[in-house]
Amino acid sequence: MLTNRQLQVLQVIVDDFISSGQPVGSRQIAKKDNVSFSSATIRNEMADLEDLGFLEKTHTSSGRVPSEKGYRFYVDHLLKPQVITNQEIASIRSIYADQLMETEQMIRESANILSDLTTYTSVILGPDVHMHKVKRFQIVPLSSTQAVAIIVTDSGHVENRVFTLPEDFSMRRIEKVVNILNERLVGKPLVEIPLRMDGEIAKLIKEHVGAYSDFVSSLFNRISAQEEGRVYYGGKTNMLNQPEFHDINKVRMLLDLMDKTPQVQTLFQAGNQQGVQIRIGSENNLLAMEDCSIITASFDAGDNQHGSIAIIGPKRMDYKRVVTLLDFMSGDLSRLLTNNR
Amino acid sequence: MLTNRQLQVLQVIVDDFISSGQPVGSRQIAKKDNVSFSSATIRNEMADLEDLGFLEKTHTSSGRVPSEKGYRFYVDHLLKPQVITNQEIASIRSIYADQLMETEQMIRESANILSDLTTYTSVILGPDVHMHKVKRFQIVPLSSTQAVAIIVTDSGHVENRVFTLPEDFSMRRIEKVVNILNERLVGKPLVEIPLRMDGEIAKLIKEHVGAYSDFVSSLFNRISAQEEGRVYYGGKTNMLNQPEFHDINKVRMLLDLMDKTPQVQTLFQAGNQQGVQIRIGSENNLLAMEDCSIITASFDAGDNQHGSIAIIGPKRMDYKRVVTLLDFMSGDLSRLLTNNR
DNA sequence: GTTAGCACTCACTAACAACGAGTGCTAAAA
DNA sequence: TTTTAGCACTCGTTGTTAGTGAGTGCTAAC
Repeated sequence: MLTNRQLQVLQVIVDDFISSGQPVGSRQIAKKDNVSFSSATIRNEMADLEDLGFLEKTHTSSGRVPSEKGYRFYVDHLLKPQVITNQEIASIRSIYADQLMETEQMIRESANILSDLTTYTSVILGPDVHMHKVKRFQIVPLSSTQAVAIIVTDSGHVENRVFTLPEDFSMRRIEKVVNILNERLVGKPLVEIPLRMDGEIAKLIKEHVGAYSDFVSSLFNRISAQEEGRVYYGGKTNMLNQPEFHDINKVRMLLDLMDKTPQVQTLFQAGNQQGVQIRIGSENNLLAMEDCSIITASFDAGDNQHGSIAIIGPKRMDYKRVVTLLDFMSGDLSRLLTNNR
Repeated sequence: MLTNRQLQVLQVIVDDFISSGQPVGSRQIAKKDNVSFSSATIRNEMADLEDLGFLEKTHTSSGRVPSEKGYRFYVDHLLKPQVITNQEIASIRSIYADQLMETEQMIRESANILSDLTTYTSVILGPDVHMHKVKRFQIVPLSSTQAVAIIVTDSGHVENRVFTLPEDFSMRRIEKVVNILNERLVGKPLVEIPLRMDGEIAKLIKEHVGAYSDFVSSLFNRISAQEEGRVYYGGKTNMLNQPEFHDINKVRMLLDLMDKTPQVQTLFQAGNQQGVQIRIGSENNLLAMEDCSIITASFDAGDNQHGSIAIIGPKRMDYKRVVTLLDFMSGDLSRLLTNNR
């Protein structure tokens, strides 16, 4: 167990390093008002903290830098949430001023505000479309060979795919299929569609319009498979301000990562849990994120659906501030999205 | 007018600089097989070319670098198109192998291939949706207060917006509006919708369902205004490989630019014209593009619609190669998209 | 008109010293 | 026993200097 003094020293070092980005030395700490021991004492404590794995040195005679374990301890035990300022509240709430704004646009705007407020990169994972329920299904023929299939969900989300019609598909048959599908699928969540298509509905379609069930079901698989939760970014290039990202290769990996939706989604795994989650450096199990931390919070979008909101920043990001902001904002978003329904 | 020898010297310098990225000196040129004069002669020619504004020096005793004017002259008069290799043709054509691929996915894939082939960043501007014609219009109610409006175009593109219903809008009235709109709008290009909405249709709706025309027309404005041609990128981070982009600020400006669709579209202004267009550095009139060149070509997507395909690279990009590839690829795309209709 | 020769420029590199922020350790003070 | 002052040592950073080499412009000879 750490002594009180060790806790204090660790806290001061992490805080100091977060705000300065420079390794912090014993003299610097000793000069602080709330520290009453000499630099030599602190040097001893620092050596102990280093032995315990909480601190690191960049070279033999430099100041200390928190290790990942150090950050982890800091966020788990030493993090005192910051108070949010009125000004910050104002700029967050300004998003919701325009009542007519669509949900999607509002989420986009939230991402921007969040990245402006933090100077880091923000990510918002829209509510998982899989749980949305089918409101209407429709096929619109474009020509004698092509048509577009459309699914409208209860959330107002519209999915569509262009497909090539089988040669002998007549208008009447299309209508019949559409009717069957609407009868059977309206009210069901998107995720269940492929399942249902393979069972009862395949039979029904076979009975009424012939053996085209294969074709229809493959169409549906394509529709529901592709649609993952949408990802929105704010301040994608903010990380270029951080001195730790002057390395072009790191920047490149990170930027490339952001265009790969599935990989980004794995970063949110633990985001399902309640409250704010913090993942530090290698805890993300992703090479590109080795020097980054991600802080996530989930919000409620009604109907048992939830999205996630996150900040990606350097490991030495301002955890206090970001945690507070995310907590506040996810609460606001939840309230807004559940009331709207 | 430039002498033959000056032309040759300029050509060699530009070619050399493009491939090496280093300022090129008189001795280097003299050593080339196809150059038969001494370095001193070349020095004199270079001094003249510099006076004429085609070359620049980075400092008093360094080799020469092409100026923007030099590049311009090079692409206008000295550019001999390269032959395209079978291997390149093969990788381009591999995109079209999968007949079932949707147009959008194919365009996305084209952008990727193009950036891989060139190691620069590729941009594809999808066909302008404004010219697509309305195929079907529809309103799907979601709840007592909200509904989603859907427009399907003849190309299979689907536009949709969620909107809040006026309080006294009944299902019957909605159907009536939908009918009127379908009667009057099917077959008309999207771009004409706002115009028509203000004229005849406003009257019709007023006659049949009361004074809701304002509401409907504002809805339509929102639909057709927002939808610009879609922009697809390939190799967004490729530019980080170029030594001229080790400057974080340039990278940042460029990456930020890429997320601003309207600004990117201005880069394609001249792309309407036939054939391949080259814009060098400040010719783009855009700070972020000061050190970049963009080469564009347009392709035909049938029905008098066209898209653009472009490569963004450093000013010293391999113009020969890129011009050839773009020319070839735009032709291929045109053939493919016009046949498909 | 062309070219050899030469003095000059200037970025780049290596070597070196001086500096300073930091450490670990020891011994004295509390 | 704990804390602290003192000191030797480490190592990154900065500045200086000199040497190198790729390049130029100019002049005079070919």
